[in-house]
Amino acid sequence: MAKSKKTYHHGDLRNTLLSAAEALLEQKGVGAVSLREVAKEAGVSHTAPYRHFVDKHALLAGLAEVGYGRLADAMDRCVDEQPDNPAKQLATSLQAYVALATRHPQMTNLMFGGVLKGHLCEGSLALESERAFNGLLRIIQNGQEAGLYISKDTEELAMFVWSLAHGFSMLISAGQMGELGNDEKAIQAILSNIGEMVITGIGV
Amino acid sequence: MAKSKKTYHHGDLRNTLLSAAEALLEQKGVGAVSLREVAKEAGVSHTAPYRHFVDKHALLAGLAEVGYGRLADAMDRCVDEQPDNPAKQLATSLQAYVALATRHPQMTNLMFGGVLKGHLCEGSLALESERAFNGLLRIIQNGQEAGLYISKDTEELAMFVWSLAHGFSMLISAGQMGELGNDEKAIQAILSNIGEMVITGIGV
DNA sequence: ACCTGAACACCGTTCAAGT
DNA sequence: ACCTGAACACCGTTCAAGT
Repeated sequence: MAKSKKTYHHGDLRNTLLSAAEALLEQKGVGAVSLREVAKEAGVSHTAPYRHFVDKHALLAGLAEVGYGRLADAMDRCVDEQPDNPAKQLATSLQAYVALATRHPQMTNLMFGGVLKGHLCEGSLALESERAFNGLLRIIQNGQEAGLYISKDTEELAMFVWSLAHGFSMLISAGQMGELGNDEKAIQAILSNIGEMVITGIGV
Repeated sequence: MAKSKKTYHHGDLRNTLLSAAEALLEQKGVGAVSLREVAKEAGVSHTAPYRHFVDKHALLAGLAEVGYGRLADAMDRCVDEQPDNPAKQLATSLQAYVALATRHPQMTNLMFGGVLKGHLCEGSLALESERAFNGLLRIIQNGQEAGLYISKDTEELAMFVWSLAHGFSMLISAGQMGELGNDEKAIQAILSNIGEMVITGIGV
């Protein structure tokens, strides 16, 4: 019953493929993730992946699922580390969201770039994606219960905050902000101001 | 000097290619836009496009440029139609941004999905992209001059609003909001609430 | 100048065949 | 059950050649 590493049957091919795919993704972007290259990297024939993923999109969806899992975990950590400070939970969750996006632009692009479209609302990918949103939802809820935020529909507040974090992250990771994209210090500064504006608004 | 339509030299091939590419984009997404298919649709050999675009990315960049132009025009229109009402300018620009994104999700995906990355900060694409941002910047500035918004750095306010509009649009057009993506009425309602929160914030 | 056709190295996917 | 190799229809890109 020992896990032999060199049997004809690979045994852990699925995870090996996902790791190889992530390496390719990080280094060269979604466009460079080809089933054939991933298989080669995993030391296996180019048709072997079809035993674990119905097609290329399924591989990418599996990869995105890992990314969503990390995002969800990051959200949960913001709650766990400051269980009695909802304001801090919100601030750190914004930072965490943007940090993941700027540090892993290729993964972010895969998760939100529209490559998956159809696969987003089905299966385990949808579950992880929802878990990430629920993390943020809980943070908003905590703040509302502490009397920090207006008592409008919690989901709408969450969508407001999520849109903001998401838009900012995407614009940076897509290179839309120009030179700013590489200056992590500047990003932190702007993000902190944005964090204020979320609470106070831009009205006078 | 009359524009003969059936010469050996096509004459307006560049625009014909762009139109064909946009049709393909709208119908089947970025993934389906292949140089060969576009050429076939334009009734020309599969290497002819190389006379007008150095490679496939250049074609996509040209297409995105059209999209950014429309976004910029939409922003300008918001100012022109309500020259003395900055609050209305902001509200309508948000609506325009989201409307373009929900009605042309494939084009939006091309513009912001990260396919272009490197090409974003170079040439005429950068110009059109900047023109769109400047439109929003002017709207914020108008509001500040009318004493409607806090007098912080205008660019930071614009980035705040842009991130919000962008994030909301992207989440919807990427199918991240679940069933909500197809319900234009519901989107309008949420957007109007978001428009309020931009001004007042979510703080109590 | 502008367009073509053959050629090359890559894809994703299918399928009969091997262990 | 799991993996392979040949085969097919597609790519993007290059290049000598045609008008």
